[in-house]
Amino acid sequence: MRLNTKSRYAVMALADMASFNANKPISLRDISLRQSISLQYLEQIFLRLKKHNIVKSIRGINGGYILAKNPNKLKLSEIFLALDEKVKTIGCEKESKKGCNGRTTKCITHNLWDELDLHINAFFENKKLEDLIRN
Amino acid sequence: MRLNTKSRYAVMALADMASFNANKPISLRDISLRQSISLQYLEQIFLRLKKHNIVKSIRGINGGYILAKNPNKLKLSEIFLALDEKVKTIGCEKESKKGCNGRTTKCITHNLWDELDLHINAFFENKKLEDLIRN
DNA sequence: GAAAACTTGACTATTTTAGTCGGGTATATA
DNA sequence: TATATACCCGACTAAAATAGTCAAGTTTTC
Repeated sequence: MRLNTKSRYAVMALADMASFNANKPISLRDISLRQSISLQYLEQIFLRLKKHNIVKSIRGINGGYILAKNPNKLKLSEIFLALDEKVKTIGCEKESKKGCNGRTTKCITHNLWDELDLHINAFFENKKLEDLIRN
Repeated sequence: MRLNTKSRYAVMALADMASFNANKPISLRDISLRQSISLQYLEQIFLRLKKHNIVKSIRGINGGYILAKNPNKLKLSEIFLALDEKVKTIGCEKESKKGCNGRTTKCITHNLWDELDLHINAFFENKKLEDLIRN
């Protein structure tokens, strides 16, 4: 069970931004240097974060990104959703009523994976970005 | 975040065995047919289950596997442990006090992944094999 | 007008996964 | 005691996913 780096880096970058709580845009270049993440990879990640209204961009010189909402309002589940991170139980269509592993009935363990999914989502649903920077 | 098939199939196969509660060995061939899992892949999986004392094997004709303990005693966490399934946050050494992503300090999100790991383990720790077959 | 910074699509090397292959060994039954 | 059935085990491999890089923009401020 592995977490992809896109999600991980997204959370790192946003936590980095939140811990500065600057009132000016933060450039990806700065985040890249501080968090040792490739600039171009960050670009990919922030594109998605922007599409999901997690950050706003300001172009041009002195531009950068700002958080679209207060860190105490931003749930980690929103970040993971933006990066398409979800629990994948290969062969089981999530939440389907039947048809796993190419058969016509639901497999024995089907409900288990649905429950696991809910369990993990609950974890991220209850975590706010702010929780990460208070320590 | 994806679950590997080895773990998934292991749980399916064991649930299959438990739901029969036969008092004779169950051959992998039967499980293979019922659950549509390749026999040779099942062999790999059961080798590990046996090493971790989750099943016992009986060789020869009419042989097969039996559960080493009662399904109401067998925690799913044991199964996942046997197949080496764990939450991998690439770049963060689990439970290390420092040194993520090639730097010398712990990364901002480090504690988060440790917590997630605990959260998921708790889920499997509280589930018994028997819970899957009661429905 | 030049530099900083965001925007976007396409591509690729590496790693991991999900198996298969092929050759064993043990044992119950005919 | 032959043989079929079933477990045992290491090595290999095709396919998929991941983790990025590359290249070529566009926008905006100074």
